[in-house]
Amino acid sequence: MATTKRKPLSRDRILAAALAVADEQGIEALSMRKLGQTLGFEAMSLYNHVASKDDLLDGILDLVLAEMDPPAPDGGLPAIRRSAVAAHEALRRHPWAAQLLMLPGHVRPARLAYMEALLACLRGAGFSADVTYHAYHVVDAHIVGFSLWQASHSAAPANVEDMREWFERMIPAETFPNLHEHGLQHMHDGPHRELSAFEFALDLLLESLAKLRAKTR
Amino acid sequence: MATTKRKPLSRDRILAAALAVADEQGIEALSMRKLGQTLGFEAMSLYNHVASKDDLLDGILDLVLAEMDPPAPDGGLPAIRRSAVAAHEALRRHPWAAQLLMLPGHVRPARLAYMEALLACLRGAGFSADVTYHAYHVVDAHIVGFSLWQASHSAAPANVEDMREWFERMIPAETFPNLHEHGLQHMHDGPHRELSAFEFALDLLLESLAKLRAKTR
DNA sequence: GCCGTAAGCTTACGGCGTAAGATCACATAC
DNA sequence: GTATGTGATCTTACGCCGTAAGCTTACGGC
Repeated sequence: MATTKRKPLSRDRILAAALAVADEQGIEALSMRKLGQTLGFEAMSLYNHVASKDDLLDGILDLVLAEMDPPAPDGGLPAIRRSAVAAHEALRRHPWAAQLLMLPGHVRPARLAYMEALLACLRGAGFSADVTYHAYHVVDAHIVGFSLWQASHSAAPANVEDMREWFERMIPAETFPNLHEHGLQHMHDGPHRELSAFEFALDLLLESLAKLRAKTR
Repeated sequence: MATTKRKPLSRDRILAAALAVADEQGIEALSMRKLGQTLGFEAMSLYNHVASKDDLLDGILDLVLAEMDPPAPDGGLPAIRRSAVAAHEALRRHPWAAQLLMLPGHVRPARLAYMEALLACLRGAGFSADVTYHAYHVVDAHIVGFSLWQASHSAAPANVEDMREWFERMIPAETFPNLHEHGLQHMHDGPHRELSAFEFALDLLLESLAKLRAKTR
């Protein structure tokens, strides 16, 4: 008989496959049984390399966190802006990751390191301990919160024509004039405006923060 | 035999019970079987009053949406601020609701009405169609996104002493000086500062938006 | 050859949402 | 009274899920 030797399992292979499934089919479609199947093994065999499903989720979350660059401590607000945009883009590439990040009990070392770097950068930028406390919430909430919000709004259009039909039926111009217009704006120039919404709001926040810092100096 | 007549089921009774379970034990603890049990009926009996679990989730989401007041069209930025704070407080009272709101396929009429009112209010406040497009994203993303972010951070401290122990072990002052300090700030004056974080960031955004409007006039 | 160990597989348990059909309570018609 | 119809409720079952427990297999060192 043909010795069709499968490449053996390993934590890295499992995590890579899990990340692919999550990216392509969504995090809710990621089950141990299905993951085993895509790898050509039984579900229970995965447990030789992964402690539990939570451990697996931690693993793929770490892969996403590795795509983010914490701000340099002495980079000031520009460094914060750069790193916020990078973090947001990582969370856009893997829309399920923000959800995972907000699950309790999944605080990863890389996440802690990011928080620490952001705080250090704020202090280095000249904010007092007191203002840093608030400014940190502002920036972190914007990065993660906006990504969470956005993930829900990019919910699988499936079919452009279906979406259009749904839109005209659910949001007629007569009853929702402004919302109808807003929807048209979204369709007319595609996702490139949506893309910059994160940075648009981020700049509003950073601008106000910079002003706040100037005042307390 | 004692005729211990149960009060019969009804959609309202089911929704009220479901909302209570979600508030007290979290949305993930809400199952049809458990819900039936708390009401004294079999799980399948609920389906006489509720089309599906999704329908039930829509129902309790509607209850939360009913706690929000859309901004008056002619109220300007102050009305937007008031309504944003009210919406955020509703989402804080029911932390699972923001998650539900972001699930695809759960767009509720009340949600559409809120979006429409927010857009109308922005136009009424003097923003151009173009700026309104972005400003809307800014405000809506802050309301929902911040609530989502916050819901994850208030994750069941369970035991204050355990939390403290976890904190000191995971975030020692030596390796995470700034994050350690930040954690202490959280503990020292409790949740009342956290409470205003939403409004702090909201005011930064609205301030910048007002400036933006002034410029384009 | 023997044996320990790790990797993989099988079976099973208790949970989930819910389809299908049986049963029961009760209002109305005769 | 009895018969009939109609809804509410319950029972059973199916196919998912995560994973505990135990079994089989492959292989390296003696």
